[in-house]
Amino acid sequence: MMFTTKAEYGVRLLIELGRQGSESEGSVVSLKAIADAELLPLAYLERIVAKLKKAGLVESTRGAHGGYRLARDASQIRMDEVIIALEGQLAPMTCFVDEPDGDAEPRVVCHHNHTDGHACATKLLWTRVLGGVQSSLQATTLDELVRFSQRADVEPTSDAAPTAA
Amino acid sequence: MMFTTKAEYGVRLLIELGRQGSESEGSVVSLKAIADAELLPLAYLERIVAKLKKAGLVESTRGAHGGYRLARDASQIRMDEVIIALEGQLAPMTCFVDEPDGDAEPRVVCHHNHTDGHACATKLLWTRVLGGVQSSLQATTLDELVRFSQRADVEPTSDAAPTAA
DNA sequence: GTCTTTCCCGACCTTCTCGGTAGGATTAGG
DNA sequence: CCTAATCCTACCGAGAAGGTCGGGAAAGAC
Repeated sequence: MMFTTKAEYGVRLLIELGRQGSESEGSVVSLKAIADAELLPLAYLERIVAKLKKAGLVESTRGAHGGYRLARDASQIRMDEVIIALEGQLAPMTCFVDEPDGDAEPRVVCHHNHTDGHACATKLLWTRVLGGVQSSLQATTLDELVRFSQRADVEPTSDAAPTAA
Repeated sequence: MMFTTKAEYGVRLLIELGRQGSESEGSVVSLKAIADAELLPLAYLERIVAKLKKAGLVESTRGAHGGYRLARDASQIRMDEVIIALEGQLAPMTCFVDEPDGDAEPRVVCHHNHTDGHACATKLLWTRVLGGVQSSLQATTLDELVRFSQRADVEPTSDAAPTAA
């Protein structure tokens, strides 16, 4: 398996926030409400949302009637940023270190060009896998997921199942 | 991180075998030789190669001067098959179960359509990620990696780096 | 017919992360 | 001041990752 429940819960949390809209609308959602809606442990969600806040993806209001809201519009939140915030560096293998200098190139660095001359050929493979993951994450925005959840929510049988779409 | 060292070591092992050719050439390589060449623990490699054998990717000859060889030509070995043999089911999240009926479609099944109506919207995200990983693995064959390793091995400085070739 | 080299196989062991809990401190509304 | 919420740090059990150990069993070498 590739991702932990931090990613799963964190994304579900963001989707719940996305249903309420972003900063412009002012309404905040308490973690308790999200924990109840998604059947997730509150104390664990606290640690997850802290990562999202540190990454600047959500904002918080403390005190009574406080809660969280999206820091930007859901259409401006791409999933690669979310997953990195939740899981840390995105790398298919331990020896891969992604240095965040440029933004377009992956810039993977493998450091066990072991003893004799030849570098590890697995580098080619992991680079491709990383590319596949990154592109699929970058291509997905939060509001896509929000809309997907609302479609599945409101009318589960209305339109034809878009499996091949 | 996404894959374990089983995948890393197993792929390196296959590359070593790929350097010697497949069944047609008859030459086998002992695990000891591979362990020495790649600086990997022999006892651990034994358990890894057992998975590859069970998956029908390598063949073995026992006894003195025995060893392993590829069961098919390296160009016929795709990395998705290799990784599944080494790591087990390929799934980005615990709740994803890939049932091996058809071969073309991913066929992911998420089973926590929790309590009230709406299904988890993360399904859309994980499906895309899985697709990205699968396509990048399917697009890579073992002999690509073998040739990549030989290029890096024999002449690290001779000809201009054929990155775009 | 041993001997030795290899593959084969299961039990064990250590370390680390995952997933989660406990218990508080801080801030704000009523 | 009391309550509802965010914040913060420490702790903890289970399970997997990564690897070791020891003993087979086959098949060629001598």
